[in-house]
Amino acid sequence: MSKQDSKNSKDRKGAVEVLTDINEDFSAWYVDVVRQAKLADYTSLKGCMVIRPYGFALWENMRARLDGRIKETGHVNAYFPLFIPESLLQKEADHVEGFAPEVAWVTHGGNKELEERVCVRPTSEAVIGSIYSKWIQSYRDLPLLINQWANVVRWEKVTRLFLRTTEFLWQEGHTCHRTEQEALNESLKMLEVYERFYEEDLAIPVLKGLKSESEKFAGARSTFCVEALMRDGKALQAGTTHDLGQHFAKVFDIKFLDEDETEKYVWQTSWGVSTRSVGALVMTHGDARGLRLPPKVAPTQIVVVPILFDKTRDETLHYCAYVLECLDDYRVEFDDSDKTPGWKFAEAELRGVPLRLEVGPRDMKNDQVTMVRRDTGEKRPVLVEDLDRIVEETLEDIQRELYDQALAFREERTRRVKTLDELAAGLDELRGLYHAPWCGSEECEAAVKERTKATIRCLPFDQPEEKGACLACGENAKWDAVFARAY
RNA sequence: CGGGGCGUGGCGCAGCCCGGUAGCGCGCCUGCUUUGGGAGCAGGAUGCCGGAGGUUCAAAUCCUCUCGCCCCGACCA
Repeated sequence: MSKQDSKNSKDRKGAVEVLTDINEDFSAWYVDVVRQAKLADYTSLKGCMVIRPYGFALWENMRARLDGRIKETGHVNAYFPLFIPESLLQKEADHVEGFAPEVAWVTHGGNKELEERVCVRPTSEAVIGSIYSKWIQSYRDLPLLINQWANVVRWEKVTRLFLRTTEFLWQEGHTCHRTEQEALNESLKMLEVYERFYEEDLAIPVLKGLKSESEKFAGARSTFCVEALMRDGKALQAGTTHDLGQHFAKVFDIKFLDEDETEKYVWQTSWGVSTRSVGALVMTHGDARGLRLPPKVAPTQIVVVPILFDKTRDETLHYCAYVLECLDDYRVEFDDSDKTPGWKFAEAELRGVPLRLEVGPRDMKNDQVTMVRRDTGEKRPVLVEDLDRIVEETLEDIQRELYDQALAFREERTRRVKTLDELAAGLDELRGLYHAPWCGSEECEAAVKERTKATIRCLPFDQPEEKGACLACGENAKWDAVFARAY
């Protein structure tokens, strides 16, 4: 069914802009939600979107949470330049090769052609590595734990709002360590930070694991990831951490004099989470009515809608002012625009505001407000004297409920298969995460992709004792791998 | 980058086949009446028909090129 058909088939009366039915066309629904909820908009340049105030407020809340977690684990923020001279980028062959197809190049400064092309960073390993070599001399300079919040550019062929844009915002951590073990620990520690960020702040359950060789970061020794399952059954790489080994250290000459008076290369890590996480939020919690935002990051946690009648208008507004005073601790929006209540309800639901308080004459008479949850739709009266307590409890409950729903959905969509046939049949029937034994060879990985379009999303940290026979070749499996179609 | 679909007031669409004064619904503005799930009536404004070329007396409509969006395949946060 086309986007137009599914939109026209909706018969909500007086609808202004109707969301595409989430079950008919998930992609169209996603674009509708992002645009109608005013998270982002297109610009005239392909792949370059505007993050609108509401979307940016959401990102700011997410960023604040993640930033706090990064700082709690001992990292500090800094800012490195957007531009990288070509010669610097060229130093690391695998790295360049990995990013070459998507690098944007600056060839002119004003009217004058540059002697050396300048790259717009697709990621900052190269610039940062070259600087670190100047900063590090002694083991006493280690570990070096720096994070930056920045924009990066990857010239993608296929772009999608938040999920894959030409320019995107992210944080990238770049650390140097004295030992191999310490660097490995760091990359695992940051993976856990990401896991907690997703699960506790965004209410998105994630699966932690190792990337296969073919999926790992260009230039890394190992890439670890957190993967999330979207409501259409496709997986989304939500964050990655890389154990870089000494690869970049050797290329950029990042050496230190150790306690034993010998010169050694540092062991590095890097890790990032991007604005793609906003897309994950939309596609994990959204429903037929629009967004559902977790209270911890929702720009507006509570919307208060006055129900105004001519005779009681002033009293109601006065009563609302009193109600608002009780909500000082929350991000509250008071919608006293002259839209009708029904309009405001629908709008708040579209924008995913976790709690709505309706305040009208009936409530006023009973010293109460009418509280409506976005996640469950539950509507109930709450006495104003209990409001602060009930709101706090309910917001916590919504945060938990969203997580529980997402987790239940993922569990429903997680299956175990033994053979390629079973995987193909399973994916045809229901998209989701499929555990299967894998021998570890790239040939088998490619064969699976060829046949099913599914890729190895990760090799989960929890591995079974008995792994069985590889789904593709039948040899002894090295891994229990998770396959899925992915964004 | 290949295959398919789509670009027409802010939004959703009709008109295109078969060239001849650009339409509908919603939104927007003004006024009045309204307001507990997307209000009613009356009046009003808003279009380089995605962009550039071409064919023609005449192009939203035909032809060529281009840009963008969506979907399906090859590459990636």
